[in-house]
Amino acid sequence: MSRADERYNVKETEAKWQHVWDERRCFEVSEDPYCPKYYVLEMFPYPSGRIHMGHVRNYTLGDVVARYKRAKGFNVLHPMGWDAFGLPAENAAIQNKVHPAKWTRENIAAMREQLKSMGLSYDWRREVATCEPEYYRHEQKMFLDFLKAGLVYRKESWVNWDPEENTVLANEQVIDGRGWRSGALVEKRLLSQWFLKITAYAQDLLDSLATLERWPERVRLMQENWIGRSEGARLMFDLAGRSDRLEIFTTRPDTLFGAKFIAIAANHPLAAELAASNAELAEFVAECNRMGTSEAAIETAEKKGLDTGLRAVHPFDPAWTLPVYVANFVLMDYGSGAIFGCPAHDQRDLDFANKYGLGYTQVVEPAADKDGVVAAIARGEAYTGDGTAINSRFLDGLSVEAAKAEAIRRIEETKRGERTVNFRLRDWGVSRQRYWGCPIPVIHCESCGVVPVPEADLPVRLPEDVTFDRPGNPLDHHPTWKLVNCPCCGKPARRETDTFDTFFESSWYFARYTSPDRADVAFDRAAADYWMSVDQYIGGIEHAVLHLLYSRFFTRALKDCGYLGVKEPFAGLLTQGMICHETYKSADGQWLYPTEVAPGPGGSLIHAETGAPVTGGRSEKMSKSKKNVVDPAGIIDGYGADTARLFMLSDSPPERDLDWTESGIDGAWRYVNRLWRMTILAELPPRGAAMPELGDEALKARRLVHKTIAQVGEDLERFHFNKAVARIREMTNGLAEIPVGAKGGAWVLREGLEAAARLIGPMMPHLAEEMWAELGGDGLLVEQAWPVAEPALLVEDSVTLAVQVNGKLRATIELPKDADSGLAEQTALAHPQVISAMSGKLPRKVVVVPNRIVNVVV
RNA sequence: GCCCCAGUGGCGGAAUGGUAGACGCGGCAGACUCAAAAUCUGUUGCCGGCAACGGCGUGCUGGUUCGAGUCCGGCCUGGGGCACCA
Repeated sequence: MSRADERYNVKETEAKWQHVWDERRCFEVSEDPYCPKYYVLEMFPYPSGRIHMGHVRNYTLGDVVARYKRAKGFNVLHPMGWDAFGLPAENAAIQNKVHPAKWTRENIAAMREQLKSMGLSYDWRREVATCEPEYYRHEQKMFLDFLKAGLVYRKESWVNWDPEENTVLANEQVIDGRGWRSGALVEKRLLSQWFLKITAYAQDLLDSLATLERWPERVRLMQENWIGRSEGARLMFDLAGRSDRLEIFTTRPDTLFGAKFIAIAANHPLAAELAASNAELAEFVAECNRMGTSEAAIETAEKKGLDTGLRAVHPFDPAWTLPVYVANFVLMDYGSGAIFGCPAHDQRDLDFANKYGLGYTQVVEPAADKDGVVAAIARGEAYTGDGTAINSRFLDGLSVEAAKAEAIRRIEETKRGERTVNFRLRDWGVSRQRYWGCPIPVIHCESCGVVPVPEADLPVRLPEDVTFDRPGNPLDHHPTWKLVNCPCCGKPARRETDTFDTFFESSWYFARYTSPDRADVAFDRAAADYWMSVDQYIGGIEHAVLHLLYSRFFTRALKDCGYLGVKEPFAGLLTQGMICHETYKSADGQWLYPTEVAPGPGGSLIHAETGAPVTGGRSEKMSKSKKNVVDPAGIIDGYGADTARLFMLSDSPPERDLDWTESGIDGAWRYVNRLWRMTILAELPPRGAAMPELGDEALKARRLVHKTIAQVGEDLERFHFNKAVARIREMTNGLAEIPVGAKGGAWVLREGLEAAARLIGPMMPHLAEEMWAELGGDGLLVEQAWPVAEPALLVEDSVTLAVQVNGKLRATIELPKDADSGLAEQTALAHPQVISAMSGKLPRKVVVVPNRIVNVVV
């Protein structure tokens, strides 16, 4: 068999190199003070049992960065682990009668094997699983430290309650106001829960966003909006006929004279008090409580209110009173849970006033189009812009800004309130009424109250002998687990049966990786100081706010408790897009898997087995519910990891959604084989031979090689992986075009193929290693330094300029690089096509951008 | 409802305010083959033209500029997040 007929044996080759890397411990690292460190981290997966394409993309991106940085001489930390607590394990327990621990551990084992088949450069010694006591014991300690530091408190808060299952539901388990399993109407219930004081860091979390220069702008913006700092005033309204006052928060104290009503949240204490003696109000409050706890549910619901009959006294006029409404759009969690409504200058207030006939008074007049504002308000559009105060007594004539200041001055002067800063950000409720999470290490004692578990008694382990045969929290049902003696007084007491929100585990795992074997501490301070912060964090955009904000808060809290020296966990962030695939439906409207669909006659689609017609729908995010999923295991098995990795990198930039297509994976597969064939079929001079004299063709190819080396490096630095792939393809196309027998051609081909192997190394590591060995390279490619381009080969001596007439391209001209503007103008004006395009007119102006363009304006 | 993002050939996408469509996929034509697959070569934004060439083109709409895919205003469509999915 000639070499031309040999086939690239993916399976054997990939297994071979994975084994070699493993055996030689290529990716095991430790702290090295003499080597610059680089910590690259991908968001760890939830162990669902099988990897999906999103994982393949995420981990490929991270691996390219890790391998590239390693070649650039960095000491690279690249770990992997499991975000192993969470609801799906409990759902599996209920559905399939498997214990969550068993289910999770088996899933981890299966997924670890799948990840290993991808050839990722992890230091597997550092693997962590958050469901193991060796991991979660440390966050119990953190919680106790936070408690001491005053960052933890307990308060009542609302949850979604399924009255049939007697359980708390996650927002995603509430569908159209009903429990997903029971179908029962969901209620809101108050539960006493633990909170972390993230708001204590609100200002710093906001201010520090500016230092996160290597974060996407949009993520910083989203966090800024989430934190939602607003300046305004807190002010007290007297209530007619009552001795207490009502506190409201407003950002528009300048519009106080346009106030028409007061609205309080349905779960405001005042509402509860009034409802006790008002059946209609009680019914309305109950209706609001059926609405679900998510902001989206509240905001999209029809705006409704009910007059309580109570009147509030205007702070600037004791004779002026306003009706007090309970309204479903006022949030108890924001400000003080009460607002004043100014219909003319707030859209929601106007909608509400129109609905209940409360009228409006315009108090801000814009500089222009005064009548337009009146007309707009009359047809239901509030005016929220800038202007001058009118109908506002002592504020009249002041700008919005000045009126705000003056109103606040008067409020403070009369001791009715004060200037204040309010944040939309709320404290983080960490209690979950679930089994499969980290136990909250406190004990409830009838005499001593809430008592922290003594540190010597940590970890508080989850009991394994639990049952899921009845609704509610298995921890609570456990016959003995919660029965303990109070550490203070020794009398019988009860363990906390709530567990932590799983965002707790993912808020510090990145630090645990720096010293995962330390049993006594969460992490070694010196190791954390060496490795932290994460230099490059990579994961889905869906985590832009919550996970990333919680981690930023947690890192600050850990720093203040002496665990760490940094306050930002992630110096760089790359957010990847989702993987999409075309959807398919059968004639009777059932979703079909891509594997069930085959091409039919005339470009149509048919069912692969029955031949029945199939309709193709638009490409959407891969999801089990729509069955438009492709299993990475099958792809890696059939085409190999390198092909899958190449496809993940080549078609779309990482931030954008990626369409999975059969033809795309085929294209990647062809390129893998093309590179391999080029390598084994090339007739090359020995490695290290001196460069012979090069003919024009060889020199041209060599310039291309060095230009590509330079560009691919830049592309990888900027995470433009798709462009890097395109450049490498251009280079190998160029190498293939070197004519047989070209002077010095074989030498350049060797240089080019060696460069190709190094450049694809981070992306297709197995193929690259195989090419490197075939080319007779020294040692392993993985140990080679990144190639460096020769600067002399990067400079061009002539450039092509575009010539436009009135902005339209009419010709191109070739000039020496950096030719002066006069020459460029002369050459351009002399060009026959330019002359004809000017049709005899004289140039009025000529714009010359050196080395770029000449634009003749006539 | 609120916040954020995206929209460019048949498709995925390139393009410091300066030659729109790099690279790939798909299509078409050809070479090799008994044939097919694989591979290789050429071609390929749309419209008109034998051609040279001309016109039109970056979701829609208005603006800034010598020049706009890129900047600004208004819209449309799709996507992410909205605090108990992870």
